[in-house]
Amino acid sequence: MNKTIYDVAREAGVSMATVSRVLNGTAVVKEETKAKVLAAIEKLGYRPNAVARGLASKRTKSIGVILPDVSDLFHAEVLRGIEDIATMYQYHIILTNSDAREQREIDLVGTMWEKQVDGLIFISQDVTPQIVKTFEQAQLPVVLCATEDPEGRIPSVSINNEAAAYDATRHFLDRGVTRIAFLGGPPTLPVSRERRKGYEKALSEAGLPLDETLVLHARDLHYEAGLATASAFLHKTSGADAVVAVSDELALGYLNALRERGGEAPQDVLLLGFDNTRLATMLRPQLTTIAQPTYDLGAVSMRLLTKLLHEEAIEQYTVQLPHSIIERDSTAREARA
Amino acid sequence: MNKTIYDVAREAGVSMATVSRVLNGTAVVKEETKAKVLAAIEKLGYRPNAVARGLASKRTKSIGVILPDVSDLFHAEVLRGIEDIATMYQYHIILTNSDAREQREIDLVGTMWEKQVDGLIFISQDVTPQIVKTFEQAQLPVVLCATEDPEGRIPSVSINNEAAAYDATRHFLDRGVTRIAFLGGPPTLPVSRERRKGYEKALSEAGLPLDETLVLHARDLHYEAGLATASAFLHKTSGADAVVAVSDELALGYLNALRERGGEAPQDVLLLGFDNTRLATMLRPQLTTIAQPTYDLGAVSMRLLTKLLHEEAIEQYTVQLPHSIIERDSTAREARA
DNA sequence: CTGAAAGCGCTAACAT
DNA sequence: ATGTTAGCGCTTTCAG
Repeated sequence: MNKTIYDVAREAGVSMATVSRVLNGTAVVKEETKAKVLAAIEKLGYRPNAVARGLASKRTKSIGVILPDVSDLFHAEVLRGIEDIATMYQYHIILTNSDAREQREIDLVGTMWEKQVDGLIFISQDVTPQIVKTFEQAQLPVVLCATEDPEGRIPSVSINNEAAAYDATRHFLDRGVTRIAFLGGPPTLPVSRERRKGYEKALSEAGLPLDETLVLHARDLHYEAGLATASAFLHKTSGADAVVAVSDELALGYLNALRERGGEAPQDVLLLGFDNTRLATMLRPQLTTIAQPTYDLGAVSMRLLTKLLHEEAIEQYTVQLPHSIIERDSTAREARA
Repeated sequence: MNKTIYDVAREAGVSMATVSRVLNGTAVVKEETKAKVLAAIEKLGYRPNAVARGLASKRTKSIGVILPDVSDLFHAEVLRGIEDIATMYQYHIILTNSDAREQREIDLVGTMWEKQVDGLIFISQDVTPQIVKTFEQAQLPVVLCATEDPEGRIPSVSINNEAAAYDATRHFLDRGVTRIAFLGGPPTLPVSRERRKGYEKALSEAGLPLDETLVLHARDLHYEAGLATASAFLHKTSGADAVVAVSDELALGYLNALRERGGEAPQDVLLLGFDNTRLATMLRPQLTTIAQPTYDLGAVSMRLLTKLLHEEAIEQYTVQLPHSIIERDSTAREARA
């Protein structure tokens, strides 16, 4: 059998309540008795049982994280940000993958509740009304990470996707490049839709017509999808001088499809990605990209959640982190013919 | 206040024990009363409190995962394997990053104990005696993943690193390539050491002397380290016809360093990596690599842990998964001058 | 400043 | 087949 708080109390010659007090610092304890307790704890090698503690206090010091897929580089990096701040505030992470399936996401909120997590960080490509409803029923503090609630009722930390794509497109326009292709994800996906909106806005502001033949949609944001889509439809965009891809992986897929036909960037087309994943610097040419503060997205989400949990004052329930454009070789114009 | 098992019992007109029974299937319950209970649960929207359950049953259905860094592609993929199997067996994952620091690893085992996890999956570059001792004191079922206990006392799932590097080296030797460089990680790191052993063994079997000038050590297994080391010492290995790098990222680092001097693979050197990360197919040239069954490493570890937890029969406490060599363009000899 | 006692919500004997 | 009754190990009033 394992040591309990009773054993410590007996060993120290005090009551269990006192032990609890020195453990939690919930009340002042005389230095002398505190020392006795600490000694007893040390001697017995006692460690408090967090489960019992959770039951009695109704706070488990654990928070749930629901995300589509940890093995996705972007999510893994966000998660690292979450975890670091969680550790800092003494919270533990209970992690689950949703595979971006709505029903599973909803079910997971339920099992997270069963686990009595103190709060939830939710990462999804699409925060549907169903899901929002689930959050409200669950009565759990939730922070959306890298997404927003369209209705704005759930606290969130994200970037302004429309503005980011706008900036990306403007980057080319400002340099006199006007035939700009867009490689997006599924048209229904909010991120993809917002970015397309930014792309279109920049074009129309510049007085350019939207040329549908320059718009491609991959089935998701991964490399394989980018390669497949670009391979199949490269001819559509053959007139393009530049490509805005909504993820670094998609950009690379486009590039490799181009290479299959003997093309190269930036010589044949200027190429810009999204996310500034490690990939961007590992490639040759290095990839110009819109940097999302990936790690910070997670870190700030977790920080916001701690504020929610500790009822600290909160200025902003919906925070948008700044993005930036990082210029690298894939858009180096000097290299162009 | 939230619904408890009492509320359900009252609503259904039975005792709480009966509710518990239909919830857990721990005893036969008459169909009729079972239906009443289920109806009551449904009506009240009752969900069992996993914390209370954990305290009473002394099993939390959660397992701890300690790994160096989730944002590392390899670990993230292993983790996904763990998580999938965990979900299948209804376990939850409590995740923590150790940053490969021994003291932190040891501390984390302690906090995992506090959380009353049913078991632990431990991923580390170096399973020191200190850590093994910690496991034994903690009395926790542990499975080492992607590493082994040198003493063989802790169950583990890994690959045979020495054999893998041996095969990689032989791959070149069998094709008449004899000047083979080795790009390893820190010499003290077990993985790196074992792989070097395999490299040396293949050479000596072939009657070739070990040429120290062909051996490079990066400070870790990441791209940046590979680039830095290769940039600084490329001249040392300039006579090499082939390079065995102990990770895909390291291989890419070498390649990009080579490119800085106008070189390219496979034209100037045949290049082989390790791990078969997604990177390998995303690059051009695509990278020949030793495939570790990354996902399976996690999945099999978790499966082994469930066997430990459920006291199922176990044939093998120390399993080695098969590796394989995947030939791609980076070692295509036809392309060589 | 410290102790006694009542739960937290559930499982698991032990009865019936 | 179902009910009764102790706890699980801790936090948290409430007294003193």
